[in-house]
Amino acid sequence: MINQRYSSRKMSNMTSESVDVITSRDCVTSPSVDEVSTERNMVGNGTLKKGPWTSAEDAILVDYVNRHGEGNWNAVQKHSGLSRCGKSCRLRWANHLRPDLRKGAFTPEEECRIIELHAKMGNKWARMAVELPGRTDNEIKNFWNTRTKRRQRAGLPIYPHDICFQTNDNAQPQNMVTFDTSHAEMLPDDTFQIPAVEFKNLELNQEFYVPNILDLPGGSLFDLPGGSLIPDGLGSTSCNDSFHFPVPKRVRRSDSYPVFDGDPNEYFPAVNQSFEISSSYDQNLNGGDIPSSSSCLFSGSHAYFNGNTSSSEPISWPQKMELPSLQFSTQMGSCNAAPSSPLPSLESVDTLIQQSMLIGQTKSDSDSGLLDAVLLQSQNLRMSESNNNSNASVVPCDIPTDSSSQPDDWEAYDGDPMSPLGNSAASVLSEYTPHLSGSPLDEHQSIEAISVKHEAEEFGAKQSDREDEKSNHINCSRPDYLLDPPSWFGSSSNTAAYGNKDHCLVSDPIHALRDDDFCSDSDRHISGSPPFEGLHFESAGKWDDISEICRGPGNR
DNA sequence: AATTCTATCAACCGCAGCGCT
DNA sequence: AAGCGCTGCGGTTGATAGAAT
Repeated sequence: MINQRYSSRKMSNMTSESVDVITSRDCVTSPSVDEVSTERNMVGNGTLKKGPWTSAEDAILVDYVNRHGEGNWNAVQKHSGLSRCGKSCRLRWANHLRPDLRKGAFTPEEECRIIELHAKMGNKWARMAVELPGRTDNEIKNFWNTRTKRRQRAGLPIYPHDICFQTNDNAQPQNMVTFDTSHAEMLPDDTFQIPAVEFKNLELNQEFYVPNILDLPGGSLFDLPGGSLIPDGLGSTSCNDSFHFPVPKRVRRSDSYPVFDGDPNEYFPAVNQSFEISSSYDQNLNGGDIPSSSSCLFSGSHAYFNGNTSSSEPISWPQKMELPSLQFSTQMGSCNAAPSSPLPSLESVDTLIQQSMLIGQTKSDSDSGLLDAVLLQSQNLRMSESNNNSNASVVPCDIPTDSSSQPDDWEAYDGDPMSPLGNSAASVLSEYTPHLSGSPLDEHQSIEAISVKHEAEEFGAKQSDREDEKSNHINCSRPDYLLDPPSWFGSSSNTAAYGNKDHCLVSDPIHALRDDDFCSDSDRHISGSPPFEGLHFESAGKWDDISEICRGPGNR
């Protein structure tokens, strides 16, 4: 059915192009729609055309590329007579005229693959396109955005629970990225946990995404001192003492990652000086005991610290220390986000998350409303989680057993906002603005859409049971409070709610993501975990509403 | 039948990285 | 080292078709 829709759309495009051809200057004497459009789309001095391409233009471009090959796109305009800028030519060729393009709707396998890749890479469309031969980054991006919007409307999480977390016990997955403990002295505290995650059922063909070293997403790989971050799947687990950091924002195929050999304090002194990397990436590669250390297994061959979904910023520590311009009031009721959107940009939130994930912030640093938003999200999740924890199927990761951790340390960020496979949860956060009361699901015909509909129906049935949870929301107008570990964890006794002495639950947002929306119902609920029940805000999904919920009756 | 809503697609824009001079 | 141009990437927007009301 999606194929039908797609085909229909393609037909419309063809029709449009046909009209373009028919009404082109060569064919008609009177001004055509195309001509009018062309005139309107002339840029600046009138030499460059914008807007939809005509078949004639396509033919010119194809002919040019066939003669001269790809590249040197600016020369196309110069030599072929096309009134198109080089960028436009490149885009047209890459997205529509390339002979190796695979036309048609995404297959279920491809859809699953995209979900998997997104969980691993974030919004690295180009990287994802490499993994999906014949597909363009634009296609993938459009698919994902549509999917995201659809699920947002349905009040469902982005990722299926198939993307789940795994205990970092002895059964370390082959493609887990690990940190060794040989340089623990460089990271004195043990407060940063990153959940071990892996796909369990997403490998449609039993393939793990085991990228080569160049296949790591830019800005996402964070190699820690002394620890080899070369995925096991690459056959190297040696601790080479190299410090890979940061990776370039955009990695071209021929790029290699810079290697930093030396003291990380030299590399990002501001971080250590100002924020205290209170993270210990102590990693027992073999799953042994790690007293008072967090064990960090990174998923999917990648160690994502920012695993950015939308931020295109490279991990530049000094830059990341700065809060994004987008800010919320402490009430979260107002924000200075893009005026067109009631939500903060994902990038901005991502930036915050990256900062938050990477930096042990002091309370004084916590006044950002953005941070509040993220923390609130996690807090809400935790609250809801605690209400359901008796049945919660959790996949623990090692956490520090020392309950006397510094109050500002990374325990406060147990609510890891990262996506299942490292992708920042900012986009996830944006997902949870459900409009449960309205907007019937669209009859999008993809398996994905069907799944969404099914889930939404199930989800809707649960809503009435959750109204009382509203009162549990903390006062989000107090950023400091949000960062206060006791409140963040609820209380020390809440450890039981989230994990036992030796383990903690994976971060709630991530846990939340285990709610399945995967492409195949047969794959669903494999982990036995209950559907996520805490993440969705009961009221309409706007920030003001969230703020309202947060204030709650007892928190004003 | 008209209007509104939603999904989809195509294209543009700004930014950043890279190589060359 | 700096400037410049080219290229690629990711975010965003506008147009359109189909579905829903």
